[in-house]
Amino acid sequence: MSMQSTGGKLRQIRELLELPLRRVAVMIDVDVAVLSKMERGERKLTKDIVRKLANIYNYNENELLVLFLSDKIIYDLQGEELGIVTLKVAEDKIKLQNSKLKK
Amino acid sequence: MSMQSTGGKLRQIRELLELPLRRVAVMIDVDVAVLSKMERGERKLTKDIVRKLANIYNYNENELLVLFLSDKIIYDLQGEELGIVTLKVAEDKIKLQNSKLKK
DNA sequence: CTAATTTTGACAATATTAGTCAACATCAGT
DNA sequence: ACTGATGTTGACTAATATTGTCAAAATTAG
Repeated sequence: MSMQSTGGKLRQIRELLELPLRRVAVMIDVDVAVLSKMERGERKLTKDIVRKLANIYNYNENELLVLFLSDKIIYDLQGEELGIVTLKVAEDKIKLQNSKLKK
Repeated sequence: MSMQSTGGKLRQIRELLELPLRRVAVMIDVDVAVLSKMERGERKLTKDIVRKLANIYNYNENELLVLFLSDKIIYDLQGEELGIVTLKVAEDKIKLQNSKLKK
């Protein structure tokens, strides 16, 4: 189970800012143990938490969200031969959706 | 909740072959009610079931799997502004993974 | 050494998903 | 309209998975 890159990135950022896990955990109202696991990919991050952390760290929110979302996708496709093709098809579907929404 | 396109496709194929839901359900050892819901996107399909159906219908398995997997991805990204960008990032990650595996 | 921080594992509480069933609805053929 | 086959719906239970909480152990910094 994963969320590797996002968790790692979040840890990296936090350490750069020299903020203790303990303190950040309090700020976002999450148990320290859980945040620790999230940073190491042992528990799943949530969109909400990624957002909050982006704000606290004053870090580009969209960049982190994209990282987070792409982790989820990788997870769905883990070890799947058809990964790349699937992404193309998904892209087409989304583009189709979007064009319909604009009407 | 979703899995729209895959379920619909499966129904379409089944109807073309004029196979009753009831019979197919027995073949793949799933309750009729559940299969009915899966075809209409009320319950989630599983990879395993998609495979089995592809075989029973003698239909291209990969095509159906890609449809199924892309539905899952769309679900993760539902209504997400960052959808397309996310897919690009996911694609890069997968390609990176693949190139590492080959070493 | 000791104080702060982080990690680990266990556990209960919740939530999500899957399986089962019976009643109901639809439809075709007669 | 009646019958039988098919498909749908909703309710309920069982099985899994996720989340929250905590305390003890491990690690790190000073």
